[in-house]
Amino acid sequence: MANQDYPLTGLFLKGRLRHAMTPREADVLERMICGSERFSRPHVIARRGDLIERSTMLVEGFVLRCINEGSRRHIVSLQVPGDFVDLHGFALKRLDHDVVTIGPTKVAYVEHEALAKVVRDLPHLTRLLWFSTLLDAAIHREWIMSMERLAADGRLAHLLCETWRRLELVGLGDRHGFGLPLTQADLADTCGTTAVHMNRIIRKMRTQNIVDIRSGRISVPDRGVLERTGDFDPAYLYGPGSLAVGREMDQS
Amino acid sequence: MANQDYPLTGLFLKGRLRHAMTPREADVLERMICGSERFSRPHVIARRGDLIERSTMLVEGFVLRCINEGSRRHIVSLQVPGDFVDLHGFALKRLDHDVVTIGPTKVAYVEHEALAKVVRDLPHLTRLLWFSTLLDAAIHREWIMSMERLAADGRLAHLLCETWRRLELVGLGDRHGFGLPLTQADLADTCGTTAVHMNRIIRKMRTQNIVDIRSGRISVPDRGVLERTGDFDPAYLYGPGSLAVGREMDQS
DNA sequence: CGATACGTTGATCCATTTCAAGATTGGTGG
DNA sequence: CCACCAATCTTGAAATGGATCAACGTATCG
Repeated sequence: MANQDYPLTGLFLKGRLRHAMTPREADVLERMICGSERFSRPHVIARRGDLIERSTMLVEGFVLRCINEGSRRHIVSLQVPGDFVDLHGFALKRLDHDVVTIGPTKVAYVEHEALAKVVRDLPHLTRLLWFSTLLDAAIHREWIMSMERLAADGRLAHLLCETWRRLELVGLGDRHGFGLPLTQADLADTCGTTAVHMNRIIRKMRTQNIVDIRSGRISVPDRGVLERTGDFDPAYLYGPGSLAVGREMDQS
Repeated sequence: MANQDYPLTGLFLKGRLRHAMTPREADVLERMICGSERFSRPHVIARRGDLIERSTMLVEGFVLRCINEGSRRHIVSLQVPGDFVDLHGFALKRLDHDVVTIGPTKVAYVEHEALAKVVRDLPHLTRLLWFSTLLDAAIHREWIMSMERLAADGRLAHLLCETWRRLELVGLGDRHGFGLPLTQADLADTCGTTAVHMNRIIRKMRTQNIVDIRSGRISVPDRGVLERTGDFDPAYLYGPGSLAVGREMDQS
């Protein structure tokens, strides 16, 4: 999985522009890590409004970005291993949302001071870091699209297709599905529906043989069917062969 | 409005981190412009999948970012003057959406080559540019939230509150409303509903004295009522007094 | 004057919310 | 090991929001 030489940052941009990263840049990135931590229970990495001074690389497991409004929680992003989950906090300084681990996770930290040095001295690596934050923005846009045009079953299918593909891009693929430690209520908060309705949708899709979701495991009998249900086109993930291009970024 | 010294880029980051920009950086930015153009009809600035080599600063008017799916169009972003509307194209190289002007507009162009020089030589300005792309991402997240939790009338109210506030941040405010050259169908594509339903919502809100929308003009009798309808909290816009902080970015 | 885009309206159907309650599961301490 | 608790999942019925189809009014512009 993660390269032996880069046990903590080896998945960063894997499947995207990692090939454009020089060994020296990869070394710099790995050495920037100032510590790592494991969590088995949900843990709040950063809270909305906090002034943050380090960013977090997700090494294993999943992280949610969410905004709590009174009694309701809204999930605006799901991060997978290799994601620099709050790198945007480096430029924003305060986050507009919470960052929370879910399921067993491992994270690594980078001081903003170290990132400032990169921006000062390593323009090409800076552009790669910038790219990774824009990838998140592209995913945000696709979620907006998904909400605008799809009903609840399509949104769920789209979310699952996206997550599966993102896991594959960093080498965590699985032929028949993947693990995802989200409850039905979590999925509802991600798809903008209620837990009750999500439950019915999940059951309907189970009987229709589109996808089977139970105890943190997503099983997909026929990927094409799931992708059609979610009207899924992975171009926006900037993986190989899509919008992310071969060599434009290689020299800087 | 736009500073005399910076007729094309004077609104960039105004109300946000423009105070953190040195006069020299402002000069560099203004001189990076390699041309400007006016449009009175809708004009496609960039198309999804195009390999782009320059980015566009919006000087006057409005720009939509949208994705067309078969016969349906989905608007994922609305840009106001001062926005560097496709700066993310500098790092992404290809866009996942179209960029289209709406109403009478004026835009200015910057070659990516010039941006690459900035990344190489001007780390502080680089961070400001990066920040501006992350501001867009924060707005994306708020749109996701809006779709997840609000019905059509709330979404419309939220969109109008946001746009109004963004215009004010760059000094284009107006006490009783603002101009916005979007048709009811455009608003529907932005709020993820149909033109028919948007029409009914608009009428309902008109009779309820929440907002009056006609011929490209948004009139708001009581701003508090509109903001409550859209459950609007402007913190995510990183304007003065919200998440965007005083001095953190001033030195770099 | 006719073309074309935009706004308005009604009727019907389906998706989704809401409220309320019960079943299942996993984990904890006695 | 069992009893219990809390979280999660499941189900039903009633009310609502929004989509859809179809039609008509109304600018505006060459």
